[in-house]
Order: sequence, then C-alpha cells, then structure tokens
Amino acid sequence: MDKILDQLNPEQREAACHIDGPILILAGAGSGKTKTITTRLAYLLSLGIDPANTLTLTFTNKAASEMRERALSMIDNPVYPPLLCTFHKFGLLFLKFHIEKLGRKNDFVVIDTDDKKRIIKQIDKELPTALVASEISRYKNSLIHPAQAIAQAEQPQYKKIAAIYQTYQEYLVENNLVDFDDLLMLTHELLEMDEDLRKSVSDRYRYIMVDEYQDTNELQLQLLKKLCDSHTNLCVVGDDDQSIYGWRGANIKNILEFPNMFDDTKVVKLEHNYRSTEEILKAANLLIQHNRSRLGKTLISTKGKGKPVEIFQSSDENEESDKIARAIKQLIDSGVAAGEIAVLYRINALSRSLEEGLNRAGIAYQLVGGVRFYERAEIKDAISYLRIIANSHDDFSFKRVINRPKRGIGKATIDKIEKAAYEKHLSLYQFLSETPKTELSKLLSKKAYASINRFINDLEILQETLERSTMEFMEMFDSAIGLKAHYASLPDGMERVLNLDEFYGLFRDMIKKNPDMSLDGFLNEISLQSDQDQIKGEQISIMSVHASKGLEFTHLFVIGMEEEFFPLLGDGCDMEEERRLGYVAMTRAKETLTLSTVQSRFHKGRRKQLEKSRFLTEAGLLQGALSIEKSTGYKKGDLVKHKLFGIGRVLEVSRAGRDYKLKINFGGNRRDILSSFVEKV
DNA sequence: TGGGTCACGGTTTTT
DNA sequence: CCGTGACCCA
Repeated sequence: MDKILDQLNPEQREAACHIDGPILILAGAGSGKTKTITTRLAYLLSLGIDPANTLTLTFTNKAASEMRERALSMIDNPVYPPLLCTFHKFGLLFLKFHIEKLGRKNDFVVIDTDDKKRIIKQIDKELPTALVASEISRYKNSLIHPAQAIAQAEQPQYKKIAAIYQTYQEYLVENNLVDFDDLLMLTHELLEMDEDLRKSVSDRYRYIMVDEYQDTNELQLQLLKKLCDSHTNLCVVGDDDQSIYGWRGANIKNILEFPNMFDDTKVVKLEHNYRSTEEILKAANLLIQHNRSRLGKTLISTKGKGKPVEIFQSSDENEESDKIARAIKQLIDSGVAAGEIAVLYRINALSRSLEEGLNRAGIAYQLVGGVRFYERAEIKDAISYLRIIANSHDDFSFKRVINRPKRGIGKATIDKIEKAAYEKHLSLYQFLSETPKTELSKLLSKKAYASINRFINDLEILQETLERSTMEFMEMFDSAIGLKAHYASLPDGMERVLNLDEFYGLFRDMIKKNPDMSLDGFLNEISLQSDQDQIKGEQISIMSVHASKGLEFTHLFVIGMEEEFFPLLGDGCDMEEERRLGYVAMTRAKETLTLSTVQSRFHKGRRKQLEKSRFLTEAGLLQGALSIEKSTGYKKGDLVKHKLFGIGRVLEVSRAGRDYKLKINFGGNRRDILSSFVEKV
C-alpha cells in the first residue's frame, strides 16, 4: 500500500491520502497532477474500497484513457475497472438506464454540433446558426427550459432565439435525438426530480473525483452537487491559472469559490514544477501575477536555472517564420528529436505564414487540431448510413445521405417525400419502403422514382445482411452504397477515400474485438469519441495555445506576441483569460522558450502595424514602462460595474500598491475603488 | 437539379 | 486574403 504512495512528494501525498470530505487540489502546471489523482484512485482501491463506489470524471476521452491506464497499472489485482470517463459519457450511460423515466425511449441517438446546426438551420435561416447554437447551449447549461427562455426573453432577437430553442427541443424529442448538452441536462433533470434515484446514485458513487475542475460550467457543478447528495466526498483537481475556456461556458468561479461552496474543504497546493527550468517559470510566474482573480500560487522549479527566455523580433511574419525555421533546423542538426519541438500561436490564422516558412526551409511538421476525424464529411456520411440501417426512424441521417452519392434527388423531391411521409405519420425511410410502388411512382418523377427505388433496395439488402452477419455486412457496405467511389471522383478525394478506409478498418476491428457488439453499440461507442489525435513523435508540432493544454515540449516557440494577436483584443476580451493563455503557453516549455514578435503582420487582407505584446513586459522579458491603462485593462471613459454602487464611468486610473485605483463616477457620486472590485460592462 | 459566381465576414474547441 | 453560403441561370 505504501509502495503506491512512495512516488509522491509530501503535498501530493497529502492530497492523495485525503479520503473523506471535499478537497480542492490546486495543481500548478507540470506539478504531477495526473500522477497525484491516479495514485489517489489506486490508493482508495488498495484500501479495499469497492471500485463500483468510485467515479472519476474528465473532460476528454484522452485524459480518461490515460488516467485509467496509469491507475490500473498501480494496482496488483485490478478487480474490475472503476468508472472513469468523461462527463458526457457518464451522462450517456446514465440516460441509457434512466431516460425512460422522462417518457423517452433509450434507443436515442447522440447528435454532434454539426448535426445541431443543421437542425437549427432547418428551423430558421435568418439568424446566424452559430449564434443560435451557442445560445441554446447557454440555456441548457444554465438549466433554462424553452418555456422559461421564452418567458424571460426581452429583446426581439432573444425572443426569436428562445422560440427556435423550443422548436429545436421538440424536434429532438420527436426524433429521439440527444445533443451533447442534453447528456448532462437530462441527467441532472432526472436526479433532481426523482429523490430515490438521486439517493441511490449518490450512495453508489461515494468517492467522486473531477479532473480539470477549472473547466466545469454551471450545469456540471449542479450535476456534481446532485451526485454528492448523500455525502461530500468530492475531490476536485485543477488550476485556476489555466482556466482558458470561459468563452465556452466554463465558470472560473467554480474553482475560485469551491472552498466556500462546500463546507470544510481541504485545500492542497501542488507548486513544485517538474517540467520547466527556473528561467521559464520565473517569466510565467511574473506574468500570471498580474491577474487579480486567482487563488494564488507560485511555481517552484526543480530543474535548475536553464537558459534565459529568448525574444525574436522581426519586421514581418515572413522574417519571423524564417527565423523560427532556422532555429528549428539548428536544433535538429544538433541532434534534438523533432517531436521535442513545437510552435504555438493564439489564433489559427497565424499558422499560414508559419507553415510557409517551414515549407521554405524543408522542415516537416504536423498541424495539431483542425478538422477532426469523426467530423469529416465523408465519415459523417458513412455514419449516417449506419444510423439509418440501425434505426429506420432517423430522418435526419436519411436526409443527409439521400443524395450522397448524387442520385439526382434535390430539394424539390425531398420536400415532396417529406410532406407525404408526414401525412402518413411515417419516417422517410419507412414511407419509401412501405408505400406501394404504384403510389410512389405517381408521387415522384420517373427519374427520381427509379433512383429512390434503387436506394431503398440497397438499404434493405444491407439490413438483411446485417441480420445474418455484421462482418459480412461490413464487407459489402461501401460497394453497395458507393461512398468511396463517389469521393474518389472528387478533386480532393484521395484523402477522403483513405479516411473512409480507416473508418471501415476501425469498425471491423471493433467487431473482431467484440463479436457481440451490435451496430447500435458501435454507433454509441463512437458518438462521444473524437480521434485520439495522437501526436506522431517524429515531426515538429504546430498548434494553437488551446490545443497545447496538457502537453509539454523541450523546445518551444510562441509566435504572434503582439497586442491584438496575443492578447487577442476585441469585444468581449477577457484580459485575465488572455493572460492565463499566455501562462499556459509558456509553461508548456521544458528547456528553452522563445517568444516571437513582429512589427507588422498581414491579416484579413491587409497589413497592420503592431505593438509588442504587453505580456512580454509583464513577464519581465522586455524593459519599458507600460502605461498603467494598458496593464489594468481600464482606461478613462470605460463603463464599469460595482456590486453595490452599480454602473459608473472611469475618470482616472492610478497605482495603489500591487493593485490599481480607479476614480469612478457613479451617477454623480465620485468614488475611489480598487480595480479588482469592479468589472467591465 | 446542380454548377457557377459574388458578397461577406473572419478567436480560441470538447463532448 | 480565402473560405463559406446564398442566389441565379442553364
């Protein structure tokens, strides 16, 4: 038992050994966070706690599988695996068992963001789909039902969005679809309305752990509270300084106020950093100290002084990328493995000039992020076919693929079929396969009729084959549909064909490993899976700062260190979150860190003169008095909001020790207020 | 039905 | 500048 804990430092051990009651583990970058919580899980099990009584929640599948592997390798006799999965996977499992209590069937289909947008577009074409989609997410994540949304909407635009939300939700229920937010929202709903269920679920999961707690949103917090109904054994791990998902609903208050929300919370800080040199940590620490909303932590290096952080200054983006390419070449020539090198940027648009520079220098690289495997059009087509075959009610998938490959069926024909099917209360597929041929041929044009007949026929043959043998079904699937052939004929088709092959390969693998798995099972399995886009070690990586979270590189470059790009300014800019992003970027580096800044950059069709990023000065890397206004983010004339005094206008900004003082005019009343007590409006 | 052209707008991303 | 989506015509 002690062997398990031997590997930990005193703070890590203190955190891992805490069993009962709430605990917040504040784990700084590179402080051995995963090691600590996987050890804690292994420790709990080594004490004889039933794995079935534990629940460990993460945000990504990657984190879940990594933790599972590490925890299980520490226990001698893994009895059966403890539940360790993403929040959404937990919701999915839960709903499979309990959604019937909400009057819905458990053969629901999980739709992704892309599907969601398509449905929204069907309902409304006026408002931007992306906006509506994110507002619906906001509603769901704040536990607001369509009726409430409609009742509280004031502006005409929001009235419209709330109405779309209602129609959207009705559409989901009618077609038995569930979106990502529903996986959590419906789970919460069930736990809220059914006291017995809540009690039994909470009794079962007596030891709950949450990874990356700084990224939780309101809904996730509420869900956790329900899961902790009959106990308070909640162990959350995170780093408030690495909260970089505020824009998608993560609420940093969840971690900042955790000790106030749960009584008798134990707080453990992990501040020993096992990743970066002193020079790198010094800069990162200085930078993050400029933030006010934080619990406060200073990383301590265990790796020695190291090389100073280097600054590259160039006139434009071409010079910048050439400099970086040259530096990378030197590293590689001196024997550094390419996988140890990465370049980060704040926005994806900056990858272009960088890629050009790397290409000029003949350096192979891989771009991490971008379009994910399961979101590629060709893969979603194949999945849609599988969904129709598994579930003949899935009109949504049906419409996606009815004309892919091209069958000469356009909007007009689809409208006709939809209308007729609607009148008979049948799904599209049912309607087309059950309606007598004579009747169908009257409804449709000759060409469309013949084409649809063939289509339905192919699907029926596939369905019959599936009943006999999944393997046989898979063998004939593509040739029956003609997806590969379709994509092969397109100009950029080669890669898409390869992707389809990979997908079919995945499917076959899954069947071989799990001969009993049904098509339904397979579809469920992949609905929450993003490709584990593993980084191939033999190339240098380039990616956004967001994509780099959780990774580390021996030699790291960050480009675009200019005001406007990093920090990325614009409306709704949260300077503290930008600073946390800067902190995340810097703390990815192990041995050398190079920050690059240019005088001008070509962006959105024009060249712009730029100033050096304030983060360079804040991190103590560049001299130069920064104007007070810039470092606070407040300037004369800004509107700010105070808890008690309400909205006021800034008249003057001045320094007050480590904080800043604002002279504010609150409706005629002038007051001096410390800047951390107001927020921008 | 589907290919072609033009206007517009443009952070960060996981499930 | 470059990709997407709406709209128009064959």
